[in-house]
Amino acid sequence: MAVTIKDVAHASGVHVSTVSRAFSAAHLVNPRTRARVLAAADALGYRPNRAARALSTRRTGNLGLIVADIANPFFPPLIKAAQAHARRSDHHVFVADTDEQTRVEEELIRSMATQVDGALLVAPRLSNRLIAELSADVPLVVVNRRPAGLPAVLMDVASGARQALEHLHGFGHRHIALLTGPRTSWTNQQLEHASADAAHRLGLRLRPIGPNQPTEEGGAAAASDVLATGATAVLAYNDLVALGLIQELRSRGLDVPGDLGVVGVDNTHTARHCSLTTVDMPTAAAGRAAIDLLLRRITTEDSPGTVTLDTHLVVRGSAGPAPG
Amino acid sequence: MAVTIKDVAHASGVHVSTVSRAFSAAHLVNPRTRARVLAAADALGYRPNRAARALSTRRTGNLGLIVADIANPFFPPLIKAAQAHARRSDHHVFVADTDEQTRVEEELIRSMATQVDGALLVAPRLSNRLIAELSADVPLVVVNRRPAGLPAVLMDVASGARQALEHLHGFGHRHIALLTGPRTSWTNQQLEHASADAAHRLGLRLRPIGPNQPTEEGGAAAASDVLATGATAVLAYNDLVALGLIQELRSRGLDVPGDLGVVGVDNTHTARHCSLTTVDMPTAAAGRAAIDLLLRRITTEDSPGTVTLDTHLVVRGSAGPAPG
DNA sequence: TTGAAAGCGCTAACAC
DNA sequence: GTGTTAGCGCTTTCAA
Repeated sequence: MAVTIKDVAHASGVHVSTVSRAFSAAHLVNPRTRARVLAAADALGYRPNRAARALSTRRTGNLGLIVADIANPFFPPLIKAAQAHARRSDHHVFVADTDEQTRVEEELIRSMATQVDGALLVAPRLSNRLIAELSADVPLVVVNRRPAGLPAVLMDVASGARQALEHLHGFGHRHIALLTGPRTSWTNQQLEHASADAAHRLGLRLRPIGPNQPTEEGGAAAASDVLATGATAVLAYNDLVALGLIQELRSRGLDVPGDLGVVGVDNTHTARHCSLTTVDMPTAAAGRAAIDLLLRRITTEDSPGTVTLDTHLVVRGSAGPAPG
Repeated sequence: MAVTIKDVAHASGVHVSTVSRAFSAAHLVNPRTRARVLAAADALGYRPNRAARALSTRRTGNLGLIVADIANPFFPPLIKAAQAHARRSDHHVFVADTDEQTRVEEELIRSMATQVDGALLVAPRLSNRLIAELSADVPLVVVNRRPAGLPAVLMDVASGARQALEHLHGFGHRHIALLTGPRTSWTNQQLEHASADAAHRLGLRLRPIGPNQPTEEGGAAAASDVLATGATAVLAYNDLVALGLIQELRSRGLDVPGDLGVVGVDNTHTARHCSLTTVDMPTAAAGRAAIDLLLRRITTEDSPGTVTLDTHLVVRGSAGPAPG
C-alpha cells in the first residue's frame, strides 16, 4: 500500500490539510512546520497521488499526444521533444496513434480526453468534425493543419519547396514531377501551391502526380507515371514516398541521381543515411512550440495564435545535374 | 463542466450506484434499467472519470513505457505495437525516455509510477538499483535485460549473430571485427558470447572492438580501429553503429561492401532503405509480448516468466565476397 | 498559521 | 435489483 498524505500527517504531527499546504501552497505554512512535514514525507517516500489531486483541482498534469503513426520516422523526434518539454512543467504525456479503424480511435481519444488537461493533434487524417467536437471537451493544439479557432503550429514547406525547385533549376532541370500527398493534408496543399508558384517564376514545367499514399508503397507505385512524364527530376510529398520511388526506379535499372533526380520532404533519420536531398521539417521545434501553446491555452483561458516555422532544403546526393 | 455519474443518475431516475453498476457490473443490474441508464448516458455524452474510478478501484487503466530514446529508430515500432496492444484491453500508455540527466529521469519515473498500474522498461542504461526500487512500488516488465525476479521479454541476438557470421564465412571472410556496445547491455553480452562461439566453430578470427557508443558517432569513431585490424568484415552492435561506420568509411574513399563488409543489428527502417544487411529484431512482437506479461502480472498476482524471441539475419547489400 | 469538514467522481460493501 | 453509506487521497473553504 502506497504511503498517503495521512501517513505523513501522522508522522509529522500535523493535519492532512497542513501537509497538503506544505506541498502546494508553501507560503501558507510556517517554514518550520513545513520543513518538518517535508522531512517526514521524504523519510516515508511519500509522493502525492496525482489522480486524487486531480479530482479536486481539475488538473491532471497529463497531456495527450495523438499522432498519425508512431512508426513513421517523421514523428519520433516530435514526440521526443514534446515529451521532454512537457516534463519541464511537470506534465506526463499519453501517446497514441490513429492509424487503426477510425471508430476505435475516436473512442480512444475521447476516453483519453477525460484524463488530460489538453492534447496535441498531429494527425492529418483526423476529421475536422471530430476535432471540433473534441475541442469542446478539452483544450486542443494542432500541428500542420488549420481548423478554425484552434491554436496551431505550422511547418511551412513553402520556403523549402521553393529552395528545392531553385536547386533543381540550378542543376539544369526544366521539367519536374511533383508527387503529391493526401488531398486534405495542409502540408500537401502548401507544397502544391508553393511549387506551382516557384515553377512559374523559374520557368519550370511542373507536372503534379497524385494523390499518392504517403508511404514507400505510394512512391513505388508512382514510378511508371513519373517516367511517363519525361521529367528529369521529382519532388516528393515526403521522404517515405521519395525513398519508395528511388527503390523502385533502381530496381528497374535506372540511376538516381544520374537518370532522375529525387528530392524528399521531412529530413528523416533515414534520409540522412540514404543521402536523400530533402526539405528539413523542424519537428522537434514544432513539438516544443506546440507544448508551449498548449500549456498557455490551459493556464490562461485565452487562445494563443499560430506559430509558423520555416523549412529549408538540405542538399545531399539524390539530385544532381540534369541528364543530356 | 463535464457530465458526471450524478447527472446520468438524475436523467435516468436511478441512483448513482446503479449507474456505476450499469457500467462496470452489468450482470448486477436489470437489463431494462441498464438500457435506460445507458441511453441517458449516451444522450448526455457521459464518460466515466478514470481518475475518480482509480481512487476507489486502485486501477488506473494506465501503463508506463520507459524507453532509452524515442528517436532511436529501434524503439518506435515497439512503442507503436505496445500502445496498440494495450489499447485492446482499454489501457492508455504514458511514454517517456530516459536519455536526459538521470536524476530528473528517476523523479519522472517515480511520479509516473503513482499513475500507472504497471510499467514496461526498455532502457539498458537504467540502473539495476533503480529498477529494484521501482519494482517495489509498481509491477514492472523489462525488455532485453534480466534483473532478478522480473518478468522479461528477450530478443535473443544469438541466433541472428550466428547466421550473420555464417553468412560472412560463406562469402569467404575469415577475419571479422565485432563492434561491441555498452558493457552492461544484455544484448551486447549475448552478441559477444554468441559471436565468439560461432567464430570458434567456423574457424573465424574475431576481433572485438569496444565498447562503442551505440550511435552513428560511435560507429564513425571506430573506423580507424576497424581498419587497423585488417578485418574484411564487421558485425556492429546495432544499425546506428553500422551506418555511422559505413558513412565514415565511404568518406575515406573506401567501398562498402567492396573493401569491407558491414552487418548491423536491429533491422530499422533506415537499414531497409540503405541496403544494410542486418539482424532483424522482432521489436513489435516484443512490445506486444511485454504488454501481455505486464497485464498478466497486474491481474494475477503471480509473476510470469521470461519470453525469448529469436532473431534472424536479413541479407541485403552491405556485405559481399571477401576482397582479394 | 493550523485544524475541521465538506467535497471532487466513482466504487463497494451492506441493507432492504 | 436497487438504494444507502462510507470512503479512496487530496484540496479548499471556513473557523479558530
